[in-house]
Amino acid sequence: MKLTTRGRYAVTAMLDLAINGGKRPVSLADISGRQEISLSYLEQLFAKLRREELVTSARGPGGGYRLARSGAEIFVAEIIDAVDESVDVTNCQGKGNCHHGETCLTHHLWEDLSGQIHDFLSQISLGDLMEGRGRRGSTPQSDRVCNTLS
Amino acid sequence: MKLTTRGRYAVTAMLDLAINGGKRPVSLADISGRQEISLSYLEQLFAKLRREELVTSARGPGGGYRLARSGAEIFVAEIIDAVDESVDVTNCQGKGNCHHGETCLTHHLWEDLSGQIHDFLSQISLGDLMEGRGRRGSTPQSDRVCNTLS
DNA sequence: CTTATTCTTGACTAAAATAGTCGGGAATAA
DNA sequence: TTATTCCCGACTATTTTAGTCAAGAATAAG
Repeated sequence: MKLTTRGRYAVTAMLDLAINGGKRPVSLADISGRQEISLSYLEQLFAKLRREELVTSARGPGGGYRLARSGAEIFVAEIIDAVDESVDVTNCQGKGNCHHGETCLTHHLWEDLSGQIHDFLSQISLGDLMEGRGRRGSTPQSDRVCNTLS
Repeated sequence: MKLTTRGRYAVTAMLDLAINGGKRPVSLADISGRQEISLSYLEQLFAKLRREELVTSARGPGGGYRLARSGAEIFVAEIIDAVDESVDVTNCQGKGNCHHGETCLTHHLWEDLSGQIHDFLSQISLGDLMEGRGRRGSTPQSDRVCNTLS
């Protein structure tokens, strides 16, 4: 799991789509204007988002993109995964062939942490963000049951 | 909040320090050897970690670095913040002067999400990672009370 | 005191990733 | 028929990351 400006752009664009997308599809030109992201760059991002079936497209006048599912069913982790191809974080390529030293131990710990962040972002949907459930101070899915994440 | 390879290196190095640092300080040369991170790059990272008072240093033979506090009191978010200077994610520089369009709305939503990730990482300590509490499937601080983050 | 070790600092460089550009093309609604 | 919009690939500039180099200061050990 990585968290770069590219992922931020993708989440921002998808949020824009969730907010502004009603009956009619939303053109990239519109998103580009509102979010100040270059049109061609958006095209690259949406090519990936479409490949991962997070959006559907319609060509021609009045065309544009739509969310492939409802905002409640699209999770932040999916968006980031779609545009940020993941990296191999181990320096033994997961072969477990670093016999000496603690190399693999810490790498393993990092991988676990990384997985945990991923799981966390897998629970926050575009719908959650729009409804304020993505706000700091509340946890996704449940505000009352789990208040250990202040 | 950003999550880059630089942050991963820093967390990995700090984990190495937590694991291998007993009575004696640990030299960067040792960490470099075990984690396969270039010595000079580690020097840059540790300069920042020292500035943020996450580690203390000792020069001369037998010298090296120590955690400034116990592993239980050093949190992943602190480490990442120390080495990854944060970026301004708004395109209105937080001035709130983008009157037209939804620009600030989505940016605000992103900021909230970013803050939430930060809060999340502020609860995972080096100690947690070492004790397996950083493993996927468990949540920091509390494994039983809050099981909504599966 | 001398020396080897280790941190400290700053400037520099190479490589990779990111962000953006450009041009042509295909589908399609008006 | 035409303007709009997605689609695609190649290309480029910029920024960030990762690593190098060199000089210097502190200090433990001999």
